[in-house]
Amino acid sequence: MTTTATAPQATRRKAPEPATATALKLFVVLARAQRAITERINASLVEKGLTEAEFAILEALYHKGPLLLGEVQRKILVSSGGITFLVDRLAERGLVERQMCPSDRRARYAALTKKGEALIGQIFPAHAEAIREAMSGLSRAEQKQATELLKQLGLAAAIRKPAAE
Amino acid sequence: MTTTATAPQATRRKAPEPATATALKLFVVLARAQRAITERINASLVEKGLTEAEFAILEALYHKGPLLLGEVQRKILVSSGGITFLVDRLAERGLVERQMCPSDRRARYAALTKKGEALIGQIFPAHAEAIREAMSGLSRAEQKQATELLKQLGLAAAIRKPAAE
DNA sequence: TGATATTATCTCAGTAGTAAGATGTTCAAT
DNA sequence: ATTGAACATCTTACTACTGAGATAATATCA
Repeated sequence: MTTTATAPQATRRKAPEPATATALKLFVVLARAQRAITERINASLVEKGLTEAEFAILEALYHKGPLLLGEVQRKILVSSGGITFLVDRLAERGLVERQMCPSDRRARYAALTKKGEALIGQIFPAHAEAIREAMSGLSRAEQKQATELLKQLGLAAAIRKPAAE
Repeated sequence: MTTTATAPQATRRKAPEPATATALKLFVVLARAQRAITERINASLVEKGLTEAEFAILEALYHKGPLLLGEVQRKILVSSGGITFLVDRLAERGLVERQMCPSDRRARYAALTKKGEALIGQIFPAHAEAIREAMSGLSRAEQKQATELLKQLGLAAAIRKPAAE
């Protein structure tokens, strides 16, 4: 923590160091951009009667085939209670079913039913198109640039920060 | 784990167009980066007993002075019921108080109490520092570049999409 | 072989909000 | 003044989860 002892100005709140100001600005625009994007995307999901997490499960199973609940959980980043709850809800609607795992009796697969497969197969293209549209504020080259930067940012941030108490 | 390492199903989904694939990738890394960042930041807020929204209110009042509830609401992007609830909760803890608006009897100001001012004044610097650290996966120049791209992306996405369909 | 730790899922109480509509206030045009 | 639209906030019912702990199965190792 580099608290460089600059003379405290009693005027307005102490202005942060430039490096911190840059980071704060990025923090704000990152949050706003993500919110603006997901608000658009989720609006189209709500019309289909799916939450973001439900859609994410269907999509994961659609593209990867049956997955263990734990695998889905890690992929869509919900709690263990959450994945049970979500799969229950999708199962009640007949979109997903649990299957035994032959090699581990604790574990269960989640798999799309015919009905679930039909549903996600129908709405995924529109979802992808909505994302393409939502991102159209940037050219493709800019999108790739942003992707690289965000990948780097996200990976670094995901690493447990140095054990500085 | 060995689920027949061979082709799971021949149902390889139709690959999306390149432009859509680019947008999808950006969508994923944007969500992941934002999540990794806010998870770090929020962890430090939880230690202080504040949610993200509560902190955002305190910060807004700290930097702008008393604000009408509606102004705070629009600034931190919660529902009208949400802002009432949040200000109630902060008021119960003695961090914020409501004040009459002399020119409009419908409206109320939210203002920091001494206690609230002391709290936010104490934790804001650490918060800013946590953000600086969370962003340190990018150089300052890269952060500025990312900020520009995200600003452009966010602004475009926030505009109501053309009323086509 | 057990003893112990780990893992996978499930249960259930709790939480941080949202959505829709109610209430009281202001404003503009009669 | 009077009506009605627009507003600012509040109330209530609900929701989509989270977190902690329970249960059962598997892995590790003395």
